[in-house]
Amino acid sequence: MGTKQQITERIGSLLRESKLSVTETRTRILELFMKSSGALEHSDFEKLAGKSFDRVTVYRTLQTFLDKGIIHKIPTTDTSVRYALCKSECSEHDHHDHHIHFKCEECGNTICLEETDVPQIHLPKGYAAHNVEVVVSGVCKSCK
Amino acid sequence: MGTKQQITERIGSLLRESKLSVTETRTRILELFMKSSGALEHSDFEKLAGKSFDRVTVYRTLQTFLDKGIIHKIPTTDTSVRYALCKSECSEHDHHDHHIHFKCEECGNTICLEETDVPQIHLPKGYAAHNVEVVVSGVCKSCK
DNA sequence: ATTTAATTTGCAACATTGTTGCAAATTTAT
DNA sequence: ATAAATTTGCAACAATGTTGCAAATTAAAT
Repeated sequence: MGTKQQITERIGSLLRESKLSVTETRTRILELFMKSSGALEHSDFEKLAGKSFDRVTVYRTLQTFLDKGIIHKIPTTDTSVRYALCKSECSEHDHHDHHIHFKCEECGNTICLEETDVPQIHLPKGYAAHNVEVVVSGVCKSCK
Repeated sequence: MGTKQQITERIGSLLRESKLSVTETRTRILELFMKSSGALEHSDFEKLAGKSFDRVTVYRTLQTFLDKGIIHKIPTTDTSVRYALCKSECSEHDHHDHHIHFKCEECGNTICLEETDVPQIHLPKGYAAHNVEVVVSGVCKSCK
């Protein structure tokens, strides 16, 4: 994971690559993503940071990160949306998850299973698939 | 699909089987589900009905239907949640979708593809799967 | 068919979540 | 160091979801 200094460096490059100003809020939100083991909900950001962020800024920051392909959304059956960092293969105009998501019913954590490919789905005739979202729920490694 | 009379009959039985009172609101919400080709969002109910429902009643009615296994939720990456009727194999205590969902990017409609089975997912060691949600997005039959 | 008991509904009030405009502050470019 | 561009925080608002409670409706009992 690297020292705090190194992480800050990496975040800086990431933001500059995406042609975004390097601001404190953006840096701290990306830090939270990197520190966290799983996906984050919107409400997490207002809590997780020592000093709390402005709600509006968080909304705008997450939207910006989505636009730039830095993070992706994970669908849920409740009202919340969860966000996780994208791997390097994502970019502003080519933004696909090639992995599935796992939600643990015990700890509530949602994680990206990078090693697990999205399955091929054979749709009925006449349907064209652009994207496949898979969310598995169950019990995770740590909760077993 | 049957006459309006027959539908009302069927809805009555469905409610009684689930040990729910047969009320006007419940009947009309189930009618909307039966008439509709796809999944419904919460906001649809307040619009779709000629005379509008009370918001609170809709929330409570949908929750009741979920509890009884009459409808199921479909996950989305936006804040909304969509609901669709369950087939007969669902019940109060055994409530699984054995099908996948398709969201059309053109018409915005979400439908259940009953014929298309949920794929087997091979999780990494240590993970136990209880449920698998698959939502495919793309272009549907009618919009092609 | 009435009456009673249980359930459901609608309203008010509130809590949470998400959005927009704009001035002040910060960051980047010169 | 200064100017230009971007980002932030605040206020105000809109939309969405929740809770308690009295009135209305439905189901059950006589």
